[in-house]
Amino acid sequence: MATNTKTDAVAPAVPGTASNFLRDKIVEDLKTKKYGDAVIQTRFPPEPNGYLHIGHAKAICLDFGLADEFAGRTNLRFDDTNPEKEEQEYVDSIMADVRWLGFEWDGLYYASDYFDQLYEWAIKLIKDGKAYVDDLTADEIREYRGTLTESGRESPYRNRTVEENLDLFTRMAKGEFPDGSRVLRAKIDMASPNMNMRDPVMYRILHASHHRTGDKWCIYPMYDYAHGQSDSIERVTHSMCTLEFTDHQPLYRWYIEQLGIFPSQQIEFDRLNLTYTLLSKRRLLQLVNEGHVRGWDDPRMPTICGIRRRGYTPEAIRNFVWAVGVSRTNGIVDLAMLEHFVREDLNKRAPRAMAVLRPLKVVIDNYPEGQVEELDAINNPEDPSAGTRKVPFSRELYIEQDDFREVPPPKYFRLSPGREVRLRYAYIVKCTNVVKDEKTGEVVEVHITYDPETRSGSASANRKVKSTIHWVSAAHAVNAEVRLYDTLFSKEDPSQVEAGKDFTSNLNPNSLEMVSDAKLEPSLASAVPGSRCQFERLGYFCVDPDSVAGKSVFNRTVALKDTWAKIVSKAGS
RNA sequence: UGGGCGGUCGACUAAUGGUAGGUCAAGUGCCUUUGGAGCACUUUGUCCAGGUUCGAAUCCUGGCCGCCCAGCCA
Repeated sequence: MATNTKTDAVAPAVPGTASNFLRDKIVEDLKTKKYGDAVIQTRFPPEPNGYLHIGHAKAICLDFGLADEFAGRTNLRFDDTNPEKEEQEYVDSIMADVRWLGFEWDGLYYASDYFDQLYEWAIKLIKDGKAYVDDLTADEIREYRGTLTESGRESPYRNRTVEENLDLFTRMAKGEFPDGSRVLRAKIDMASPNMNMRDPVMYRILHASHHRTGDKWCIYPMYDYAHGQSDSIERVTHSMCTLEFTDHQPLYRWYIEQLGIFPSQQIEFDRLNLTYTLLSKRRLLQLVNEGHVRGWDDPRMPTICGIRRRGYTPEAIRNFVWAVGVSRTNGIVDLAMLEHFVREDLNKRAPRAMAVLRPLKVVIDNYPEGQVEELDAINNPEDPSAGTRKVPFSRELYIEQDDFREVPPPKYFRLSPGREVRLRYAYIVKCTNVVKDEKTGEVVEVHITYDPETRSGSASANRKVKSTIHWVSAAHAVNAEVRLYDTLFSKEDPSQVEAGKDFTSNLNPNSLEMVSDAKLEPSLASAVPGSRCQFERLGYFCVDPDSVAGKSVFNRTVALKDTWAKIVSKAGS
């Protein structure tokens, strides 16, 4: 099948043209030559302690997309200042995900590349009397910090001499002191209403091996002490981050000003939130660890790898991000918006095929036994260049159980006794009678007759019928497993929980439905993992890597819009 | 309740003192050999109260509501 799908091609990012405040800011800075003739420089700064998710995709599109738009540059910089949580595995997956999304970085850096420079700058701040070694314990520091409404108190170690601070700090770096025994703090203002300015910790002692610097260091810089300077070293002009860092901006600037280095500027934007979705590393990790999902790349996960396995395309994600836009308000985007953009993309390029998820046997009583016709089917009505294929048709078929009702409800146009429908790409057929299970009364076989004059494409095929249904020839059908997904959570905002419960109580028990014996048209037999197609009338599907020779596994990426389902739910309500 | 940041259709987002527009969702109709796709049309909005102004979503004042901050996490 989908070997002709233009999958995962690295297409250029096409940012939306709608105005947004980040673009406006860049335009203004360019106009006023805030950075002279320097090009726009951005960076995407993930911490390598987890997998990227759709929220990061927004940041990636903004960081790379906006720089691209202004012929600027974007670095990928791993914010690896905490050796206890960071691993190479995450570094590799992050690089793969960024590339899959369609972006390529100009420079690849690590905050740890700057540990030497950061250390020298710490020495300078000490010499300038702007940093000191504090012997208070973590608990004491917290106590001295004060609260949101009361100012803090100065540490008794705050006024050590430069010489003593220098001695202590260099010995901290040499490993003379145990973890947690001392920290280096910036000397700013313990009475600041901004907690971040109450003598923030710059360095802590951590006798831990770092994924890149090994055992060279036993002191590690804090995020605030590392981030702005890293930006500055890379001459980042627009350092975009999410809203929760707004309060850190004064500190970001303070370090840069005290050091007199390149004045990178931080600009905050709102995080992406999605209905029925949780986007926090901690909770995602919990879902994986507690086995609520099968792993980081479970197709129900909002991780980039999960979404990829689900069958989403990078183009769909990028289009979604630009459509959602960016601002400084905390909102929650309707999942339907994301689904719209996958459908839009896949509709244009996913080849069509016929597949029956819940088979119901159909016998065409007046069709010659043993006869097989190879019918022409269109691969993609939206794309004539996708061509056609042959689909075998014979006396015994499978149709979808849903496509037959012994007693049709109002507005039901599919097959039922005495009614006519068209079999897609084949004939108009009429239901003559049904065979039921003696015990259960369930319809197990449907008998129909066909009108040989109505073969698709023939001159006399124009008779109108109320509906067209899909089918698969029983003798030629390929068996497959199909996994149908619903939202992972059943609450629009999964973080809203009853007292005493946690977010896992909002898990949707029906988020995964396994269909083990779906019947596919034979052209689907050789589908390779990752390839996508539309099962006509059902939705977009992609081949899962769990597939083995002879038994394909398909994931439903997203269902087609379903007008009938709407009619049913309206009638029911 | 100290500080910071916000509040525009159901959702997201434009309008930068001068016609409140777009996308998604919802609805109606057209079309259709996918109840898909497409097309057309429609409904719904400036948090509240004052003020400035010829004119306010936009500026001012005062409220109300929401989010973030007290890691040696990022």
